[in-house]
Amino acid sequence: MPELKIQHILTLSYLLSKGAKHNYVTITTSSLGKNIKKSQQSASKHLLELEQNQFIDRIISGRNISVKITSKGFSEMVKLSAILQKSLDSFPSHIELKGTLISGMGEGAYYMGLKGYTKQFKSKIGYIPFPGTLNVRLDQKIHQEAIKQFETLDGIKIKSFSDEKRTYGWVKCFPAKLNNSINCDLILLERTHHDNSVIELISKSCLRKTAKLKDGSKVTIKIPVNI
Amino acid sequence: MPELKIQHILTLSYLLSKGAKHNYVTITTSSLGKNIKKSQQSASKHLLELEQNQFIDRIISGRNISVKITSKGFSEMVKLSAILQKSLDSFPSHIELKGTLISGMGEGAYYMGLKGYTKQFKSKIGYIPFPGTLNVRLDQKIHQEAIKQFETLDGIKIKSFSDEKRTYGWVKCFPAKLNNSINCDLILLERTHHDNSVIELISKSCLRKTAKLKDGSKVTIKIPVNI
DNA sequence: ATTACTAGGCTCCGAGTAG
DNA sequence: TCTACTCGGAGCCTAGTAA
Repeated sequence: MPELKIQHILTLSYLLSKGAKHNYVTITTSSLGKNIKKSQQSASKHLLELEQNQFIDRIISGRNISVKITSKGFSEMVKLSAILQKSLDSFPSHIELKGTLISGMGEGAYYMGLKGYTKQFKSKIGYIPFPGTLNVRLDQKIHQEAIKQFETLDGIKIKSFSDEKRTYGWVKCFPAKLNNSINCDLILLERTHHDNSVIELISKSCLRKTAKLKDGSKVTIKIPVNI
Repeated sequence: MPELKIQHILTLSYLLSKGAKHNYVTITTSSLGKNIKKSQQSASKHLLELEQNQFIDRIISGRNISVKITSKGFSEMVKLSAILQKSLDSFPSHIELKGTLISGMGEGAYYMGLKGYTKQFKSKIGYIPFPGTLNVRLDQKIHQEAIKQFETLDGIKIKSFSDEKRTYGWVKCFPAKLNNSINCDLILLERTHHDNSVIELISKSCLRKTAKLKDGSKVTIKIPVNI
């Protein structure tokens, strides 16, 4: 059975948009060529081939050529469109990171415990984080690269604030799942002290205990992405 | 600006289905080749070209190759899918016929006036047709061909019936618009006395009068098609 | 003005193969 | 195993041109 050639997609698409599903539409090969950004000669060949493979019906009367898409041609287009559509819709809507638990400096714990942050955490993510963040080192390059996406994503924004001494930067939170089971939040700091290879997680309770983790444990983090 | 090559559609589609929108996915060129029905070599080339044109990001570590679709690549796919989708959805959902009014033999009027038919007309299309059908000759081949589609379409079915003499065949009705304004019905007879070049219309009132037509008048008939 | 043939070039593919 | 190079052949495109 003759398959629909990939280079004929645009031709069929154009014919379809001209109403060639139900009616014979009259066109010239040069206008078709313009529309599919090919030469008149190519357009002519396309029509000949499409007819040969029974994707279109062609009627020639005098200098006019009229074309109608067959049900076979139409269903091929539907099939193709469905494949595309599906691949666009059905990608997993989460980002997956893998890494190794490492011990932080305790800095995270200090900052996240500040009143200026905790008040916002309570109202915006619904809990006051357990004092102490979970640091995860992303071992593979692919995960270090993946984390970069969050810079452009919005998440839940914890605003910066100041006390008499200094200003504390904003924090972005992304609800996440640790090891496919435990709810937590990935946090991105405006002023971070480490590069893309380490991420920080916060949670209501002590993650090290609830997830039974210790330094060196391998962990998986999934963060849903609202497209 | 480098355009997305048409032959790369399937590759991108496959990567997308593997989740390469948000995450770097690790693949081999031979598995990709299998999936897009090309050779390993072609798959390799595809990835190289896609990377060159910034439709994907590629990370190579050791023998593994990880791939992620860029926002540019993604939007190209969305664009393409939208074009296809639109051309599939937006075709005019009616069949248009043009022809010339001719005088019938009066046969239509006789048959359609039979009780066995009129009773069904009343209940199924809501009126008893004016006695006398309007015959239209389809002058162009494209319209003669277009009419063939109705053989496979359902329409409103008027059943066959018998009296003591003979059996009268079924009739299919398709609601139509004459000259873009007057409601009527296209009828297709099981046993017709003419070929594809002539169609018959029925209406509540006398079409010749309401549409101010005489033999030789050019008419346009539009029949909606429920896809 | 058309459509569509031929000729030639350019692209794309895959077999062979190196690393 | 893997990626990706070269290269020959097949297929696609366009310029020129006939009808």
